[in-house]
Amino acid sequence: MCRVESDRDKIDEILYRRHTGSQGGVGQSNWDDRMKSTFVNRTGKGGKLNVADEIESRLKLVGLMPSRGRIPRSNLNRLLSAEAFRHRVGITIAKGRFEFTRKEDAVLKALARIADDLARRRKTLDDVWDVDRKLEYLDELEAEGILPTAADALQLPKREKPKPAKSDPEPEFFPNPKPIVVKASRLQKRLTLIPHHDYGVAWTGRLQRHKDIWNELQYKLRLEEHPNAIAVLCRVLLELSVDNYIKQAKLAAVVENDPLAKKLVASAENLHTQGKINKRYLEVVRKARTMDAIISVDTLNKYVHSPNLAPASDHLMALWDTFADLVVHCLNE
DNA sequence: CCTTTTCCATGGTAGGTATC
DNA sequence: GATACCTACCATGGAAAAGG
Repeated sequence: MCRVESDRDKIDEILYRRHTGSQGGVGQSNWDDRMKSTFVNRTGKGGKLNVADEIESRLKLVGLMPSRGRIPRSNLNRLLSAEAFRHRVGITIAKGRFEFTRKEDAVLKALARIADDLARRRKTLDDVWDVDRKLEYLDELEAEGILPTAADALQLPKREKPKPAKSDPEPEFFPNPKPIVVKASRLQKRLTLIPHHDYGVAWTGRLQRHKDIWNELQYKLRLEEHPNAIAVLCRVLLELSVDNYIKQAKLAAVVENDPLAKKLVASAENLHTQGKINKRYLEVVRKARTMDAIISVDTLNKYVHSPNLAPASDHLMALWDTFADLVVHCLNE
């Protein structure tokens, strides 16, 4: 069979039918799924949503497209490839749907600015290459007040479809800004120290080790099986995170060899002056530090060798829940 | 030629499905 | 119902291609 077509789109159409199956597989030739997905991606026939695409069409709708040039979609996609960054500009694509997590007009204004930066090549691939530079760019925008803030939080979305089947007690509103807790599945017992939420940590290259430890605590180590390992790792993660903050924020008041408790409080205080955590949480940190052996014991060494360490899993969970916010902030600095 | 954009291999998770 | 697979999907960053 031979057929000549000049139009690329037409060829793609034919290939699409021929290779991805049209009549229950009749006439399909063997492309493996990788080849298929490559093709499907190239032609854009995939059902998957493309963030840049979505953004472009929304900007078009409200007439906020950059006045000159086209948006380099791959760069926009690259910038917004992680939920952590999408949250910062006020969107999410969790559950395969594009949604705003902040007031729409504020988000669109921010997106318009980003689109314009990219379209005019003020920002290029170089500025969105890796996580560090993405952060830099977003921080820049934040400093200029471009990004939506807590003030743009969504009101309770009206639950127009009262699903009868589900008796979901907590309305899913978007709580205070940063870590949007996707869904607290309290149906299941918590098996690991860190719950399976998206905490919105932007993992940079320098945080590889932190990420490894975090992942072990979130996915690998079971509370009932490895309480000691978890306790020690938790302590390590706390310390590494705080050290990261001290280094990145260039805190002069403390040095790496100070006791963890001191470093914790210093970081919390600094975060408070930056307006990243509120006063109440600062107080919580201040109090908790003296109460818990894991933290108040000066060095990890002492802690590991302590004979009366017998961490209970609910104790560990409470500890994590107390410090999770702080850790996330410290990592995101 | 160098710079910018797009592609894609890799290493990983979530979530479904078959099996006991 | 619990467990062990299996598959689809995702983020990342280096490689390849396109643009100038």
